[in-house]
Amino acid sequence: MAPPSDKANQDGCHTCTCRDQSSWQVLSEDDLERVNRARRTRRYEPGDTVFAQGEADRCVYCVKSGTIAERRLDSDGNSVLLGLNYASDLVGYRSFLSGGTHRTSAEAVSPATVCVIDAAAVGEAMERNPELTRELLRRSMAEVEQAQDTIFRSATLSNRDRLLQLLQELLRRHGTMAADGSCRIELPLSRRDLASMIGVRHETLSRIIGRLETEGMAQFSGRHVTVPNPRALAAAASQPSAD
Amino acid sequence: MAPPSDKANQDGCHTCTCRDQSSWQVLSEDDLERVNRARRTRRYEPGDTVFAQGEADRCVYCVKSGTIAERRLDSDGNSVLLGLNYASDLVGYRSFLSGGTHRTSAEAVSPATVCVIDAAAVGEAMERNPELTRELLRRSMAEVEQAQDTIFRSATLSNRDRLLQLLQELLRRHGTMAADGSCRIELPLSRRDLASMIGVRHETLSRIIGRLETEGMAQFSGRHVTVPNPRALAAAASQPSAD
DNA sequence: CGCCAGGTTGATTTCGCTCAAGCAATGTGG
DNA sequence: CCACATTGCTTGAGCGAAATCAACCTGGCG
Repeated sequence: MAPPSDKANQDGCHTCTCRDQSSWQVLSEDDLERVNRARRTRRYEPGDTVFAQGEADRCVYCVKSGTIAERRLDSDGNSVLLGLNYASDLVGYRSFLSGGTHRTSAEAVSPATVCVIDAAAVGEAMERNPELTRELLRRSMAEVEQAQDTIFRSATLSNRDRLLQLLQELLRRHGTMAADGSCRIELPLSRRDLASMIGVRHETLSRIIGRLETEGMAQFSGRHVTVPNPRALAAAASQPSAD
Repeated sequence: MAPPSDKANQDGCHTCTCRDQSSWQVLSEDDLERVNRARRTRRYEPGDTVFAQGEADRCVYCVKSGTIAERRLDSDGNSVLLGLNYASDLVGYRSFLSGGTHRTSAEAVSPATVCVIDAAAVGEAMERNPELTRELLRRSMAEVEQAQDTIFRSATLSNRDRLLQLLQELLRRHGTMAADGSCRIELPLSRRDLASMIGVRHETLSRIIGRLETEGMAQFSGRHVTVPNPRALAAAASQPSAD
């Protein structure tokens, strides 16, 4: 399983493991090669910063593997984790296109490989191939929808239900199904970050977790979580703003 | 002041009052004319629906004047006002580009004129002029940033401070400065919608308003608000997530 | 071994939600 | 034109939930 991935690491975009899901799939071989040459692959360990809020770099970050968190800070020391990015996601492209500084910081929350791409090359690829711009637009709109979902949920759901929603999402991305139908996750996040994602203090999160455990919804042990009945969790968590 | 505007109303995009701010400014005369022909101008009264959540129309809506609110509903009857759109803003373009249904509904909250543009024509304009796609991308990214701001504030600020932030924003868009330095607004929104924007029950909003009145921060009378000292409000509201 | 960061737990207070009543403005039918 | 319902808003009382402050674990790590 490892060998082909390692080879892909060497060969760049053309043989990238996430070529078919990445934004670059819309490019011609020729344009892909130009992007490929403007690219360098970097390895990040958990906690490493990919870029920092307030910085103004001229790069776009394409996640090849691992999990990258986007965080916003303020001058009072508040920190909110706005979302997670996975393989084939593009990070930090906003500041490049708007010309400003990064309004969030990005950091690895698992071992990750990320391709750092020179923004100028991406700009040229967009000029050369308008479909790439459309692709970025699609991604950006998807981000709007996701953010609006979050806003809607934070206005309508209880803290407990928001945690269930978040758990379900983490389950989807990080969970592994066991033979007996239960599900296990290794959370990529600290309690504090989890708490910030649902907008509560970390003490409150502890108590909500305690409640879920006595309810039998999930068992927490450090960052390891087991959900005995994922269906029940999904049912309890689902208010997807239908109608 | 009125005559030129009325004339503009007749003449379409070329002489539109918001031509220089709209997304169409990037188009050539020729392309602008194509969009213009695919356009019809509609008048909305407060409460009128521009498009409804769940609908799948093939149109893009360009606000010429007035205020258009974007709302999300769920099956439990919850309603959240996600944001307001003003002259030169584009609404409803997400579903056209993603091909799906509207995930929000849009309604006028003031008398408004909106141009309803055939999506196919916009699609063609994008093919013909890639700069238009970039422009939509810029707008979409701005929406992401705004949504992330909202998420961050709802996770870090008190309900009172979120109301102050909202008031300040409404002041900016709808306020008129008086000679003595005070500021008056005619709110375009009901209490319920205001409450949903900051994520509290409407009863709670009433009480927060009461507190602000006793503090002398603002005086509320129905939808009419006067802020004696806008500077003080701005100072109290400002935690713009710097650094 | 002691320190420290991250996490849990407890006690207390504050705050927001719920349910319920009251009120003003608006609209409707007799 | 008035009785009456309706809608949107305010106010109150009680309760439950979350924030706050603080103590105390626990597992690394120097």
